[in-house]
Amino acid sequence: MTDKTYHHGNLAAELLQAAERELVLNGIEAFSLRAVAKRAGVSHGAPAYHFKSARGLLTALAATGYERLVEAQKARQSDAGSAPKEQLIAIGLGYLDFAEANPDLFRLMFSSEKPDRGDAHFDTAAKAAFGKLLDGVREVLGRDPSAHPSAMTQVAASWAMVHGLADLIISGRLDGPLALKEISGPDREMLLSRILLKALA
Amino acid sequence: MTDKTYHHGNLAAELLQAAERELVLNGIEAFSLRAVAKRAGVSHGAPAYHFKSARGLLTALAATGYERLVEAQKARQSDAGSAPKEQLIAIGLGYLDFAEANPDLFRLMFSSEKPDRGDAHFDTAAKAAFGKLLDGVREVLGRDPSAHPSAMTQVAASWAMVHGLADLIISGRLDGPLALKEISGPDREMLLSRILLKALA
DNA sequence: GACCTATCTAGACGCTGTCAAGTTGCTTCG
DNA sequence: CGAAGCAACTTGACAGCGTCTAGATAGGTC
Repeated sequence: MTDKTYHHGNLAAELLQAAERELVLNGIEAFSLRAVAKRAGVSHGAPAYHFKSARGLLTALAATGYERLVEAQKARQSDAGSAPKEQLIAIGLGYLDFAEANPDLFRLMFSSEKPDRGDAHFDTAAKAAFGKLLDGVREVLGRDPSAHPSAMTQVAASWAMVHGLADLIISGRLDGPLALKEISGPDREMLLSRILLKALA
Repeated sequence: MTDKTYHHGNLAAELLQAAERELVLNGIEAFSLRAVAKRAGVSHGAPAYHFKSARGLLTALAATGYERLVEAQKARQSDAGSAPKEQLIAIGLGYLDFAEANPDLFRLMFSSEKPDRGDAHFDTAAKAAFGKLLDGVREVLGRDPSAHPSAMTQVAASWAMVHGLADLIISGRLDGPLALKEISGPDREMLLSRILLKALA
């Protein structure tokens, strides 16, 4: 790795890694492109060659975020039963897993204007993540939400519930009311599942 | 208004107003304290006297946001029927009203680390907004969520649903799936109410 | 009329992202 | 085998940012 040549080959990937580390350490609002460059051991101007701007770097980072979100969902699905409802809950729990494990990245993906949503890679990855939810609801309802407005309402409800839950959790706003920090394991999963299930009425 | 004297008396209030205008025009991520000062017609150092830092100004602004959020909820409540469920839905619709009318302020209040959540004014205002939701759920369930964990779960579910819906709407993420921009009036209210109601199952 | 204090100005500091120009080293071609 | 060309990076400059400090100004009070 990190060969010390002038052209070291995979700087783009290393910058993404450094950027995420910075995101975790300093949060999205104190994010600095120069700090990322320093962390990667290159000059402050280097990132611009691979990602045109700070916006470009963050867009690429967010795109990888969506891909990893889908992975988290898949992981939950393979641990869950095959019943459609169980699978949909698993998709939701994967969403929560990802948000809790990567709160700043999650914020970057969903609550920031910094990424360029028109970017092709970003769009593709984001659509794939949305597709996961779509699939889950389709299996539960037995029809394609894309073709049935009422089913699409169900998708919106599911998304809103899981997304709102994720957002409230990572901002710590449920710590008081739910004391979510103090329960873990099956109890916690059960509680979250029960809340998610409400959206499927 | 804007008397041209050296001490013009209510600069703090004017700065808050200017800050909100800047927030609306440039978004939260491009927010600049110096631009606020310029807009208010004072030097770039003036805001520091009234609000110690940019963080202080944004904290104060967010606090007023919570107060206005409660106002939006009250407005919906007085237009709604007196049945507990109708009242709770009204609280939710008020939440959505506020978010849609003030998307950047909403983001500042809920999805930003810039405001100091330890600030007394901020905390009081935020707690009051949360209290609105608490009241609504108590009336529906007939018992105090603060004393009953299962009722508090209901509060969390309601909050997650309305908050997630708000966040997805203002980020435009439901435009595709729900085509929310193309429906309005009673149709729209009905759709949103139906989704909110799911959280109360 | 002199002082006092609240309020605001003005300048400096180190940081930021972006841009233009220069440098480096690999590759390919004559 | 050497020169040309190009991709990958460095360097320095620029304007704008938030914050700090010192100074100016005005209103009110003795």
